Amino acid sequence: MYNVSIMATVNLKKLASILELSISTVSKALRDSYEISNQTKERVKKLAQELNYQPNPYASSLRRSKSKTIAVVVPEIANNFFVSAINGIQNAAHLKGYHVLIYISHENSNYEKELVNILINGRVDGVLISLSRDTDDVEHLKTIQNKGLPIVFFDRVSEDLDSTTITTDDYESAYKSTLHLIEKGCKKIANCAIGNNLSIAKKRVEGFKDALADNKLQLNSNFLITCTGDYEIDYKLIKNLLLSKDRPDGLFTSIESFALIAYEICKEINIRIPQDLKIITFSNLRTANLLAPSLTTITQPAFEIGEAAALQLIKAIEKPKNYVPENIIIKSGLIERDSTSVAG
Amino acid sequence: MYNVSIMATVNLKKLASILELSISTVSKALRDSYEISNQTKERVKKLAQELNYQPNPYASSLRRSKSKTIAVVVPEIANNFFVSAINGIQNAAHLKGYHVLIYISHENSNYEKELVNILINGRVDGVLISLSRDTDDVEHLKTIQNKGLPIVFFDRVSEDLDSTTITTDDYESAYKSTLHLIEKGCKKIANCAIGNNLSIAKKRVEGFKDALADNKLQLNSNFLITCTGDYEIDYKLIKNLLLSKDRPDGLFTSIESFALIAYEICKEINIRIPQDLKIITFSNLRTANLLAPSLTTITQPAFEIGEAAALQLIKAIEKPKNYVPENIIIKSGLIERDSTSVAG
DNA sequence: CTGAAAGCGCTAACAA
DNA sequence: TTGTTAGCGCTTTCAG
Repeated sequence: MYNVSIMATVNLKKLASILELSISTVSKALRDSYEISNQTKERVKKLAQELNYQPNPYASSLRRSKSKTIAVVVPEIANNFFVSAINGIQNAAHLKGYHVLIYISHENSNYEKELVNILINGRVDGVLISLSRDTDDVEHLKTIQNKGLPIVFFDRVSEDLDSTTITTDDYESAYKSTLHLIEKGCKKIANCAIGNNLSIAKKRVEGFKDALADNKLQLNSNFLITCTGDYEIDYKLIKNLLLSKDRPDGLFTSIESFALIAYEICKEINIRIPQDLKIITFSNLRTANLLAPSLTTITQPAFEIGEAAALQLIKAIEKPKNYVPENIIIKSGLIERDSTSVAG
Repeated sequence: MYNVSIMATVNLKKLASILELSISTVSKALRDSYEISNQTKERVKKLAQELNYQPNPYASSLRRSKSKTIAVVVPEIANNFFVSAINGIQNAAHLKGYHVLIYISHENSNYEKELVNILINGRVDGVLISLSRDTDDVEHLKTIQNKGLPIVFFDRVSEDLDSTTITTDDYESAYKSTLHLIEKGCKKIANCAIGNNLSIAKKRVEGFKDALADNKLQLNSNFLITCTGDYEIDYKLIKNLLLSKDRPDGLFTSIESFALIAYEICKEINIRIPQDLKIITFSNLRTANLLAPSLTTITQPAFEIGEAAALQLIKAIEKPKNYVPENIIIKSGLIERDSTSVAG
């Protein structure tokens, strides 16, 4: 017990002077170097424990050019997918002794670029990123790579870079979702997409279109809308869609929040789900089964995606020579609920 | 443009040698020191920009014993309150030029203690924490303070420490919630509490009890249950409660997830909400109004709480002399929806 | 097996 | 106004 208001920091120097050893011997003893006798190791470790010695991470980072820290950049956080992914990332990172810095790009690619600049100075050993909606060029990401920093993409990936990506089976899931609506009797199916630049946006739209085409259904061009992520704007876009004369009878949305907005609007203007409109969405909503009506979802393995992304990144950090970028796909599952039921 | 696969790091030394200045002059010029001529400042800044110089944060941290980084420790992340709070924290931190490390204690106080040890070695300049459910002693938190590290509590606070706390009006909100149920005609009101140690848990239970007493309602001791945070266990506890002969007609829960479990159980065993059971809960659920039935909530200003906590912490970091700990309360609002409606 | 010494990149007191 | 120097705490090479 120490009776001081602020405890002095205990560092190698202090341990060394108490033990009457040199700093380097203490350092080596703590890292279990073969050069040090067992007896000395024990003495050193005992005292370190007693004084609760914690090495200064910045001194060590500076010296070894390794920070044991990774950055996670997500476009938003009010989205259950990203929250679960962060959970998975955090889990894997902790397991491997890494620290996790969080950054939110707020779907703004300029901000994303700014963030990236903050990361290339050694603060982190690698970057996990899910791109913002409006990102279309990848120069800033190349900058990271050029600094020798590994980067792993998850969900919203870039295909213009040679690096690891972790995604779900976007094309197939979109295809399946659309097919699901068709099988439930929908003829006029609309799609709320994420944006035009992202590869997942493109894949999900392609899957949607192909499912329509394969089933000889016409695509009404007004039924393919691109949402923005801004509540007010998306609300208007979707309301517009649902108020149109030739209203859709099925809706597939690429993001949870679009489906929720659709729910709100349906409630307001008395469109019955699923009788008048069937809805399916990509979503990791915990309350999907408690909504009125319960919501049919394509659910991504968010935790697993985050975990896999972090593990890949750490592998790339620790074994840069042997590391070969991979494109990993972890499948989503369709969970059928009442929003697409046929009875009504 | 550089045609190398890995760009050499540009540091002060490099800038200095190119400009034929000393390292310290370059350093001062970049930090806009009054000692340096404008002409030199311009030259230096121009080159720094061109070469995209980013100072090494660890060298600077090591030297100044400041990392411009704060830690956030939350008990869980699958909870909209904490997600929104993190959003607020992130926002304030970015505004002030701070980085945010995230740690999840998973409601485990041993893990929490472990985390705390990681934080006292200079990695962060301060700690934001919301305690895990089972934390009952605060020795590990004192360790942080003894190192001279400021700590700010939010939501799940400790009252045994002299430090800033940001909470909502827990007692009043619990009182109001209970009163709300009473006014809607409930006679047999149950309560799912968070735990026994946390001060917010105690306050919420007190508010509940006082509201009952003030309205001459008996408290059935079986109706005061303490949930664990573990889904399986909580499910059984709540199911038990709702299956009991003398079933409650009102339920007040301190955490969103308890109310959602209750919803699931009601659906399963055909208890009608609100006819048979009225439910109100603390919650920041985005879908509260879309549930069947829509859920009456006490909604905490989560973003603001996070923001305020971060700003307080940064103030404590930057002006330690003048900083006086405060106990800040930001009020919650009761949003009445169908789960407590009287018509039925 | 242990120790001396250099240096990671930066800051700041002091000198010039 | 600019430069020299010491040193933050740690790791690592090399010498003893």
